[in-house]
Amino acid sequence: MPEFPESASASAPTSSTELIVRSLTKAIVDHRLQPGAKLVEQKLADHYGVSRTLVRQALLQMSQHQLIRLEPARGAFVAAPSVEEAKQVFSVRRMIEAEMTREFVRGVTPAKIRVLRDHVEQEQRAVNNNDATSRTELLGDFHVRMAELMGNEVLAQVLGQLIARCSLITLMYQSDHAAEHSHDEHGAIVEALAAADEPRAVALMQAHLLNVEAGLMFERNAPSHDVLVALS
Amino acid sequence: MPEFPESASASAPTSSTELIVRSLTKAIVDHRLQPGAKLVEQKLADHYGVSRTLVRQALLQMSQHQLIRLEPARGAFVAAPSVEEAKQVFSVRRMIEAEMTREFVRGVTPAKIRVLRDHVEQEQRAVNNNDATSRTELLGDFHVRMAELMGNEVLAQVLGQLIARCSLITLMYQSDHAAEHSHDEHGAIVEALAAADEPRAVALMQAHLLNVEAGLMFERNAPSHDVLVALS
DNA sequence: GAGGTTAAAAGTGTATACAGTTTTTGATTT
DNA sequence: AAATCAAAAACTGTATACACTTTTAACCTC
Repeated sequence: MPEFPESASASAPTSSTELIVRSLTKAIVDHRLQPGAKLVEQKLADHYGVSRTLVRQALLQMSQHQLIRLEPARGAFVAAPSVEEAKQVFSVRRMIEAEMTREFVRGVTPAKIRVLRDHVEQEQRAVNNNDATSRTELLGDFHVRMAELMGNEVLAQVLGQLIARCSLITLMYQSDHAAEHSHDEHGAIVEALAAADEPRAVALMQAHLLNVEAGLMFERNAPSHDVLVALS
Repeated sequence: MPEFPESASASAPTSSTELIVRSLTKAIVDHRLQPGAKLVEQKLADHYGVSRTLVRQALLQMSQHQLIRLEPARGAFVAAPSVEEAKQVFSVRRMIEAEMTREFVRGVTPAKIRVLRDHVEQEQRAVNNNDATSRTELLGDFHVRMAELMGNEVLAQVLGQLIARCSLITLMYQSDHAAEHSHDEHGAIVEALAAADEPRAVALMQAHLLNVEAGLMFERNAPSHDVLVALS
């Protein structure tokens, strides 16, 4: 029997394909599946107790999110973003999030600040517990949360996709130390937002994203173990 | 026999599914397929001379691009973006393109300006010929072209997706007059870029996007004719 | 033993089959 | 004639079948 260990921060996990996408995405972001690992359709199908049809749908979707690479007639592989690609993703994030921060300040309310403070507290717990998995997830979600609070679903969606790519990049390249640093910076950003200090908030956000990017050690570590173990 | 009337500004149209996606996307963006029209899998399969499998793959992809809506057990329908969604898409575009313009100025070269001037000239021709289809396509491509010239593929890809959604919105809501206006503004932006006048370029770009959004007449016109005729 | 050749095995790509759902149609009732 | 209901048709969702490609393994040659 398949298990679906999703925490599902977002909407209803309705369709079967959707569940597979989430399960695999989580496995990749938690780096239980190493970049470069091959995903064999039949094995996944057996594991989830469905036919290859649904697995293929899931893989197709994930390839569009750039979480896996689909090589014609050769199969699906967990994506291994290049350093160049990583830099481009961060560059786009900086563009979006600088402006996003500006607009956030314009529409800031105490309720929104409360949500962000809560979130940063959650991060704190994950950092204390040394829980790398939910830490990475929460660090990414902070930015999506901001987008959601602005009431712009399209923004949240676009940013969410970029951040999923970043998760993969981060987990490939980021040190533990850098993660803690990220959390501190989130706190500082929230305080600037609370003070409605636009220039400061924007500057902190830009610095934060540059720091995250700079904190990545651009070298790879290779091992690639059995796919089925990683999903169990 | 299927026809594939793509101009394919982008990369190689390799796979069969890809061809279907492009053909359908073009049909939607050219509004030969009205928003809300139902897309029946078997009919499309017959038209393209393939099985439903490939059509389903294509539809799945397009639903991720928000060009069609997939209703469970009911089928695929050409998307009909709401006014609210349209505004959000434009809001995100403004965020991205304001910063993009700033960075473009920083890395501007005569060669890049030449490419943009050429592009604007092409637009001119489409406007003169009253060719609504390629006009809309070119007006969108201007922005993607800028992203490409910056050498950031991720940016070009993200923006390209947003603009595809805008095309649908534009074609639903935009008047002919507004399109001409757009073209003029592109010209002005290029000149500001050529002069490396950052504040002016950014201001023009922001004004341009606001104008496009403001120029949309937010009311619908309904007719929905036969799907197969639209693709032939 | 290294390199190359070929047959088997494993895997992907596409078509087809079939079950379940929605839509349409036509008869029946009021 | 409008509303209601049932059966038929049309359509989607998932599984399976099969052709073709890639990978693996065994065998032969030098």
